[in-house]
Amino acid sequence: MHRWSQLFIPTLREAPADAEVASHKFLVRSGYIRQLGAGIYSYLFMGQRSILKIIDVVREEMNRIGQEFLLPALNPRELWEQSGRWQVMGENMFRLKDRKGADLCLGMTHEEVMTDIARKELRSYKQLPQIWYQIQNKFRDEPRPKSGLIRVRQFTMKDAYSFDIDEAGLDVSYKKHYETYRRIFDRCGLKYAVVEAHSGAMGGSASHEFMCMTDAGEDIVVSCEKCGYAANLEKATSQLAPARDLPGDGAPEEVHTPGMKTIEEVAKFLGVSPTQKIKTLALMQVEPDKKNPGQVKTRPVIVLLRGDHTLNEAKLTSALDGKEFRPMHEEEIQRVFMSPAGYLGPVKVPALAAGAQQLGSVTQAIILDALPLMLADTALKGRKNLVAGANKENYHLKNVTPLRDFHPTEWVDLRNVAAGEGCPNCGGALVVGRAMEIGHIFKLGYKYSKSMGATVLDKDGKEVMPIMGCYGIGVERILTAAIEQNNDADGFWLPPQIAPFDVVITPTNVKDAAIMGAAEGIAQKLEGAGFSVLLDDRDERAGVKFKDADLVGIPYRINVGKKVTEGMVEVVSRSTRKSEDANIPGIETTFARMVRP
RNA sequence: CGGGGCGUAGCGCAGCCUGGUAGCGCACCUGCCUUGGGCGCAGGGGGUCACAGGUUCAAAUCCUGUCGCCCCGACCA
Repeated sequence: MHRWSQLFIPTLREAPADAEVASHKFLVRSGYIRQLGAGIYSYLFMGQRSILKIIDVVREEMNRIGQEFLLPALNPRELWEQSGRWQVMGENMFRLKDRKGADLCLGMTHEEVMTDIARKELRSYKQLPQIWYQIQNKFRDEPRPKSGLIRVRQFTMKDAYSFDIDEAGLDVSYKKHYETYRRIFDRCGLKYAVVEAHSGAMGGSASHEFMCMTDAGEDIVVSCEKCGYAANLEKATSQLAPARDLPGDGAPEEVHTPGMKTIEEVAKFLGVSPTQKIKTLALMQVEPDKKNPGQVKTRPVIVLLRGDHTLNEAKLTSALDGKEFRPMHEEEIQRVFMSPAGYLGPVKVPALAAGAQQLGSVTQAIILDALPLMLADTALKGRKNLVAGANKENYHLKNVTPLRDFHPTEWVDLRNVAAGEGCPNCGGALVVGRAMEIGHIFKLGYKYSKSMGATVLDKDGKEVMPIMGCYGIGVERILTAAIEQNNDADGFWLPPQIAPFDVVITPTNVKDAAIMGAAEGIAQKLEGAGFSVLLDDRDERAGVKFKDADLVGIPYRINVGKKVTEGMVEVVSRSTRKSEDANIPGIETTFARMVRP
């Protein structure tokens, strides 16, 4: 049993001015954490207790499928050179030198060290599969730490790595993690969605993100409540209600649209819907020039979307094979379109033809390489008689029909899915909401086995590379997500599994021997029944203690007050705020029944 | 990195324009009082005004620079 009067739980009436999100405010106010620097936090008694409870859950579930290691945070440069990530990680990696001048870094993740162990130790397929995990501090020099514990530079991660002999084996290891993660997050009482994520640069491999639905999150998730479909906005697709085309078979025809630049203005002026318009975006692809180091190579990219749609930049980046882009400058637009911005359209614009890149000589390839790319969103496919810019000041074109009047280099899905559109699986209305990533599982394939040279002998005595997976959980994010999902004006409540205490016992007057005696007795009995108990034995007014109890995340409170003379106390649930009287004799069984029905 | 904001007591803030004494609420300490929702009264402690340089008889206040922190955009558990 813990006595509040002897603990350090520095609660605050007011939140620090720079805290924005609920979890940050309450973590500080409840005395869970204190800030040391940007994205660097100390966990005090209550915070650490909760983190340890979360780790207990994670460890218990992980131990069912894997083996716990603990790897050093301090890593030598050479290891990271071998995987190529000494360069790739760039500014995000904390780097330091030892006294001899050798380069070291603080681990951001541990594929390198795990693979190093694997390559030194694993010899035979008979040793596979292996699942190795650890719960350890990670260091990332984030460009912008924010929102309390949500985005920090040092944090606790459960990271796991699997080694299998073949893809079928990896599938099994991956599935084990998927299920384990579900159990962990369920036990932590979180509302979350599992979404398919970017398969990333490694190609072909599966990846799922576990996303907690909360406005404090930094990602946007599209989900269907009907069938359970969920996807990151960067990947989400939808069924669109069919758009009506304008009638007729006419050729493109200029119309005077004086001073009208926006989709809305033009649509209104011409009496058409934005869905009958083409939105033309002029972007410039930018990549490092291989021939002239330090220089950049640019290439215009024309993006066509339906008038009411918006561009998803991540989708475009994927369509450009990961290359970056920026809006075109005014003079670049002038050069490519021979038109002022605001009147751009796809007709008679030079662009690389579909499939043109594959054929032709080297000289042709160089010429083709400079032509603008024209990427059209699939929502425009099969449409006709659209309205688009005429590439001429104050004019638009009517009757623009794709594949007759212009020929995109490629049709791609580029648009943002919007709320209310049809679920791609079942047609149900899609919901768009913010979410925070709490876990990520990933089929790595052979990336590290290959770059770092890990091999084992297979059944036939042939040297083969083990296939890997990696799996991460942000421990602090479980805490922040739980707070974001469970708070009100007075504080927050955590599920008992991850709360620092199961119950706080609040004697209303510590100087009243009957009350205090009863409180002590109840605390003992509950401890005996396996609950973790915080006895608020401080000589404070009841109001102060109630306020603190409401603040600090403990799911249940037992008020011990005047009713002790009748042998009664009140059991209050923090989440529902419902209070129930209970007899003191047998309180441990009554409480157990209320808490674990 | 680009853009914006803020650094005065543990927390929340005022003072700064118009230079001269550092102030308020909460928290903290002592005493009394009170004891079911941050109670009341009285007394008290605590500040190199982020740092450095400059202007001035005199700088929290004006000028310059540096650092730190927060927020908005490109990355991630």
